[in-house]
This record gives sequence, structure tokens and C-alpha cells, in this order.
Amino acid sequence: MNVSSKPERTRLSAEDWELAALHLIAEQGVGALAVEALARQLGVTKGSFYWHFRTREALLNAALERWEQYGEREVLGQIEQITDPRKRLPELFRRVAHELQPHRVYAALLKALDHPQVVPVMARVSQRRMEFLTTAYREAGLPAQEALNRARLTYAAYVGFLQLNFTLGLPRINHEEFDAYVEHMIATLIPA
Amino acid sequence: MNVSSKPERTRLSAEDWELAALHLIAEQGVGALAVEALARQLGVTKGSFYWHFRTREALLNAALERWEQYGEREVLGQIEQITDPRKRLPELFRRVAHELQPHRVYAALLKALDHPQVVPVMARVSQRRMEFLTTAYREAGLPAQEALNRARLTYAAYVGFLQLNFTLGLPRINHEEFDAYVEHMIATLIPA
DNA sequence: CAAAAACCATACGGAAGAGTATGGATTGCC
DNA sequence: GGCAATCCATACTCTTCCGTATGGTTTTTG
Repeated sequence: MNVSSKPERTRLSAEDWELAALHLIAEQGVGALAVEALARQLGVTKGSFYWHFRTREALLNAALERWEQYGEREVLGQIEQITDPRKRLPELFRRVAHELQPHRVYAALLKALDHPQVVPVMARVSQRRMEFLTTAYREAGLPAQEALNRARLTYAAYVGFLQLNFTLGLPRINHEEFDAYVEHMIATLIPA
Repeated sequence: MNVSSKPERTRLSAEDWELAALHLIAEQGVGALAVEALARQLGVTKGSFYWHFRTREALLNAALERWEQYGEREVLGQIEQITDPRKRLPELFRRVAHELQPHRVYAALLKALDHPQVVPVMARVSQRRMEFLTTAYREAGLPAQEALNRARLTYAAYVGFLQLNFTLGLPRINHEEFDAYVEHMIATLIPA
């Protein structure tokens, strides 16, 4: 339940705050990112925070940038190593489906698209992922326009799934049924 | 810009507050639902509000219930009159696509799934819509399990599309391109 | 080992927003 | 017209949370 249950008696760095912030965002959303709450959770007081960061916004921006760059090399980096265009999309679907944990922050950020700070980040990230999907569909044999629309459809399905499952707890789909769903997605969305 | 630019000098009812609340939710999200802000917008003060409602939560609940019941007879009611099962799904897709206005509240509520008050409402609404889609796919010829998964996929695509277009303003898709996207959805998701 | 830098606690000030108390204004009704 | 009921304004209190000021404590370093 408690992140810092063992009293890590080392002093904190800016990175510690950013990681804690991302953790909190993933669990309770951007709106819950309050400095005093974070401080309590880290076992210190505000005095510490305002040494490392000039303001609350600064923390948010730092955390968002950290998350964006992590996702850049991790999420997309792995997939790009699958060179066979025919295996690429199914592999992508299956991996994303079974590593939902890193997508928690993304789901939380999706719900914070009114905060002006997160909009540009999400715009960049979504844009890159869309382009990735589009070229993948092209390599799978779809003509340009089809590939773009299929990418839109796929990405929308991904985003919607995150919403309907993390945040809303719809009839909590179980594991094997979930696998069946993923295979169904592959069968309907990926051209044979 | 201003909703009540003409000083409607009639006194307010609870319904007025609920409608104004829904309007505000659609534009700025649930988080922006503050009673003093609403009061300013309606040209009155808090004193009025707390006569009609016991608390801020009460207003939210009333507004949500109003929205839920409106959607019940409007959104689903119309579609159920299309008796031909083969025409049903394409018609549904096209109508939903071209009447995005009533879906603004839904999109806003989707981003507020951390508020405990909206979760049950969204759970009910989503559940009903899912069931509607599932039976529609069954009537279109899909076996039970397939129909359920296809409904999940469709609904996720719908939800994701709302997110990516209303709130995030991705490369603002234009009108004819949007129509092409809808037809692409129909072609890929609805069995021939 | 002392001085400087890094890190943190305590105690403020101030803004925003929920909710209460109370009296005044307006409207429907007899 | 006058009396209730309804509706609203004003003026508070209380809480939460951001940010500042200031001084203390721990590390680092020359």
C-alpha cells in the first residue's frame, strides 16, 4: 500500500520527486498531484519540494518529459526491432495487450486533456504512434488511405480499451477471455 | 461566448441549474463544476444555489441522472426503430458519427472516471450500449462469442475516437476525410 | 575540520471554493 | 392588498492547497 514503507533515509533528488509524481498520476490522476500530498507520501515536507522545483507546474512538466522519453525508447524501440512486416502488427498487439502496466500513465493522461500542460505531450506521443501504425499497415499491404484509416481505428480501439478497463471497471474481463479478445482484434483489424 | 447574455430575468429552477451544469461539464469537464462559477454564469449568487440543492454533490448527481435518462430515450430509442437487422449497424455508425454534439458530455464524463459519483452512471450506460451492440452483431450473423468481442472492439473504437478528437485535437480531420473514415469503420467492423 | 553547498522543517500569507446564517425581495394565492 | 411560500443576496466561517520566508541540519569539499 505504501510506497516508501521502508524509511529510505537517504535524501531526495529531483528524480525521486518525478518518479513519485508519475506513480501518483498513474494511480489517482493528474488532478491528485498535490505537493503536500506527495511530500507526506515521501516522508518529508513541502520545504524539501520547493528546493528541488520552482513550482508545482515545473514538477508536472519534468515528470511528463521523463515519461515521454521513457516511452520513446522503451515502447516503440522494442517493436521496431521486429523486421518482418507480416509479424510486426500481431506482435505489437500481443505485447501491448500483455504489458498494460506502463500504459497506466497514458490512461491517466488521457483523462487530463484539459490541463494545458499535458496536451502537447499527448499530441506528440499520439502522433508518433499513429505514424508508426500507419506505416506498419502500409507494409502489411494496405494502400495509403486505407492504412491511415485503419491506423486511426486501431489506435482509437486501443485508447478506448484503456478507458473502459482501467478507469471504468466494466464486467472485469478475465484472462483467457481477454486473450480471445486480443486474437479477435488481430483477426479483424490486420489484413491477411 | 456567454450563455445567458440576455438577462433572462425569470427566477431559476433546479432544472436550470442542472442544464447549466451539464453545459459546463461538456465544455470544461466535471472538475470545473464549481457552484460559484455556475452562479456567476447564471447571473446569481451562491445563495440561490443552496436553496435548490443541498450540496454540490447533489447537483452533480441530479445532472448525471438527467443526462442518463435523456440518453436512454434519445440515443437508443431512435435506433431501435430501425427494424432491418442488416441496415441497423451501418445506420447506427453513421448517425453517431454525425451527431457528435450530444456525445460531448459522454466524452467529458469519460475523463472523470475517478470521481466516484460518475463511475456507476458510466458503468450502466456503457453496459447497456455494449449489450445493444452485441445483440446487433448477433442479428447480423456473428456467433455469440464473436459478437461480444466485436461489440467490445466497436465500443472501444467509439470511446477512443471521442478522446482523440474532442479533447485532444489531433491533426483536425476534415469533413470528407471523416466520412471516408466512417465508411472504413463500417467496412472493417460490420460483417458483409 | 571548517566553510560552503545541499537538503529539509516550521511557520507564515493568501487565494479559492464549499457550506451556513440571516434577512431582504419576489411571486403566487386567498 | 396582504400573507406565505419561494427565491436570492450578503456576509460570514472553514478547509485545502500553493507558494514564501527563514533558519536548522546534513554532506561535501578544499
